[in-house]
Formats: sequence, C-alpha cells, structure tokens
Amino acid sequence: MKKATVERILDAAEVEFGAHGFVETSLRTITGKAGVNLAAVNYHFGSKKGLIQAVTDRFFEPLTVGLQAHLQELAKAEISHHDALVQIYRGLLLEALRIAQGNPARLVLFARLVNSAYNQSQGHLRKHLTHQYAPVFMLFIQAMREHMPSMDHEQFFWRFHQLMGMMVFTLSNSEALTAICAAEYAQQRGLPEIVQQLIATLVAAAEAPVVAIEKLA
Amino acid sequence: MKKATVERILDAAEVEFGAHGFVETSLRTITGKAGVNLAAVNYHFGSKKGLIQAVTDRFFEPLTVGLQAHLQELAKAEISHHDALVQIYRGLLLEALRIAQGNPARLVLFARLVNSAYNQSQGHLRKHLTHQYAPVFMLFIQAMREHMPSMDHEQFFWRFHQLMGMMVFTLSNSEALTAICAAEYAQQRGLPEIVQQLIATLVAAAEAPVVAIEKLA
DNA sequence: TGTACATCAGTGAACGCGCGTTCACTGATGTAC
DNA sequence: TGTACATCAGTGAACGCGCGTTCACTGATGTAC
Repeated sequence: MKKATVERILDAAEVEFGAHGFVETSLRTITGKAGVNLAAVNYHFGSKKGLIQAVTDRFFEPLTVGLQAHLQELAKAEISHHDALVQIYRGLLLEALRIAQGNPARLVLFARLVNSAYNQSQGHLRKHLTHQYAPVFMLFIQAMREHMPSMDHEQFFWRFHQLMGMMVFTLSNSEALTAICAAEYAQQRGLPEIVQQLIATLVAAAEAPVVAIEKLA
Repeated sequence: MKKATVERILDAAEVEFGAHGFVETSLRTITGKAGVNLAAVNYHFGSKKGLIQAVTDRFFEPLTVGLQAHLQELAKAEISHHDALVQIYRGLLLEALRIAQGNPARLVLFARLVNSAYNQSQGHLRKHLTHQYAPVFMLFIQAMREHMPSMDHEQFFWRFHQLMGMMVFTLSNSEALTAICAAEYAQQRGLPEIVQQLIATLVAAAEAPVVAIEKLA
C-alpha cells in the first residue's frame, strides 16, 4: 500500500529540513527522495513556505497538545520547585522525543523550529509559530516562572532564553556531538541519554542564583 | 582617505554575514554595501569561501591571541575553581566584545562562526577553524576542565557543549532579545549587560552537580 | 444504465531570477636598460 | 631621462546553473440527469 503523496512529501521534507535546514534544502531534493513530481509540492502546499508550515504543524500540533496536558497535570501536583522544573522539561523533551520517534533528524527539526522563532530569516515561520501556538508557549513560560520565584520579570526573561539556547543548540547538534563522543570516548549515546543530561543541566541553570543586571566592567 | 578595497569588502561582509548568515548573504549585497565591483571579491579572495575564511581570520586571530595570553596569566594565579571559571568566560567574552567594538552584528558573527564549527553545512569553515585555531581551543577546554574536577571526560564533554550552546544562542539572538526586552520591560540593554548575565549562568551551569549518564525513563 | 460534464491528483516542461564565477579588458604604477 | 615592458588593482558584461514557481495537460473518479 503506497502512502499518499502528501504524506510522502512531508516525511521526506521533515528529514531533509532537519538535516540541512530550510534554506539549504531544495524542493527538488525533497520530491526526489519522496519519489513524487516536483510540481506536487506547489500543488498540495501552495509554496515552499506552505510546506515548511505544514511540516511545522505536523510536529507542533501533537507536541503542544501533549505538553499542555502535561503542564495542566503538573499544576495540580504539589511538588517542590526543583521537581517541578524537572517535570516541565521532561514533559517538553519526552513529548518531542515521542513525536520524533527516535529519529534524530526529526528532533533536530524540532530544534530548528524553535530556533526560527527567534530568527528573522524565516519570518513567516516565526509569525506562524507565535500566532498558532502562543497559548501553549505562554503556559510553558508561566509554569517555568512559577517555579523560579526569586527572579523579577526581566531576569527571568534572560535566564529563560539562555536555557532555550542550551536546549536548541544541544538538540541541533546532537548528531555531530554523538559522533564526536563515539570517536573520542567509545560511547554510543542515543537521544535519551543526551536529553537526560540536558535536563539536569537545564534545571541547575534555572536554579542558579540571581545576579543583578549591570554593565560588565 | 578612502579605505582600501579589501578592507571595505571585509567590513561589509562582516556586518552582512553577522546579520543574515553566510548562505543567505550574496556577494552582490556585500559589494553593493562596500561600494566595490562584484568581481573584486573573487579577485582578492578567490571565492566566497575565501572571503568567509578571511572574515573569520580577521576576528579569530586577535581573539585567540588575546585569549591565549589571558588563559596563560590565569594558569599562574591561585584562585578558586569558581573564580577561575568566571575569569575564563570573562576572558573569552570580553575579548570578543573588544574585537566586535560594540557592534552587535560583529558579535553575532562570532557566534555564527563558533556555531559553524559544529555545523556540516559550512564544512570548509569547520575545517579551517579546527586546523587554524585548534591549539587555543584545546587550551580553553583544558582550562575549563581543570576547574570542573568532579566530572569524567565524557561528562565534561557533554556539559562543555551545553554551555557552548547557551553562549552561542544568546549571542546569536542578542539583537532579537534586546528588542523584545525593550518592548516588554522598557529596558534598553546593551551587550555588556547581556554578557554579564550570560557569564553568571554559564558558570553556575558549569558547577551544576554531576549526573551519571543513563537512559531517560 | 448510460452519457455528459465537473472535479481532482498528478505530470512534464518550461519560465524568470538570482547566484557565484569567469574573462577579456583598462588604466595606473613599477622596473629594467 | 626616456622608452618598453611587466605587474597589479579593478571593471563590465556575460556565463552556466540551480532555484521556486507556473501552466497547459492527462487520466481517473465522482456526480447529475
């Protein structure tokens, strides 16, 4: 049973976008890998931008649904700030892992998508993400903020994005890093171990003492 | 007194590469801003890759010289692990700030350059960086490692790259983040404040307790 | 049940465009005798 | 000091290529009467 054209395009696009980014992946590469006609992308998705947004939604829709449920569960539980922070990141990253289905390229795609929320080069994607998923983002940020009580709004803002950076970079380069790790330390690490280490450092960084914002001498 | 063509190209390239990345910046944009002939890039630098490497060297050569001196000074001093870590990152980031001369786009360029050491899409740059500046990188890593004594090699490896990620992301998106910060919190932050906050979180994350590497449940 | 038409998924070939690069050329400066 | 030649910085126009997109078209399926 041959998969429908739309799905085969999305499957191929997901992998290629993850591996080489949006700009450096051509529609010819995607349609080639998918075994469909070049014009099929524009027929089904209208444009390359449309395809990028479709790929985004196929990942983010289940992710945000799962994350929202997880965060709402968490809000009811009475646990320490520390455990809550761990659970928040576990919720986000396990959900992402689940959707990526163990495929590293898909997790890299997730990191690229988050990154592009800051990046002006994919302006349409930034708009799409913020318009489409703002409520869940807000929920996530609020949950974090609740459990980092010693900071004022601006301090939290900077800290939050520092953590985002750590997460995005680590996931984006997970393939390069596991390769180096295998070569240097003879350890074959998978995504679950990487994510586990990542969560530990993220939470520790979230809990780091607050420093007043002032100019660097 | 009109600047020489080579310098004017490098100046423009630095800014444009910082603002839009290597792939998404065309030679026509650069030569346009520099006010020189399109063919001048290939005449002076051989190719676009050659230009990228020249831009890299103009930033990294003074950076690595300064950083090396700073690290060697530091090795003599008898200070705590914590203070040493602070000084290591201060050395790196103040040197980068100095070379960027307060121009945010130049600091973004620095972040892009570090990032491309991991990124396969600019393979030539990755090779160039590792071949050209490996000794200073090693020195930097060794200095870090010395002051994070409770980790084994592999744990240090992962932690180190998590910190790199935080740094690269924060600097890469410093313009977007300062813009959001100004809009949301009515605070006009400059690079020195951002770097100061960054160093605090980097060091805290470096000092975070070690966690055994195992699969995530 | 049969026929005419509409809709839809998909195709092959071409379009215009921007890209990095190339090349023959110009004009100024330096050098040898 | 003058002349002939070589070298060098820079130029204008074109080249070939890969890109996203478009368009006329095909063949299959659905629908109305």
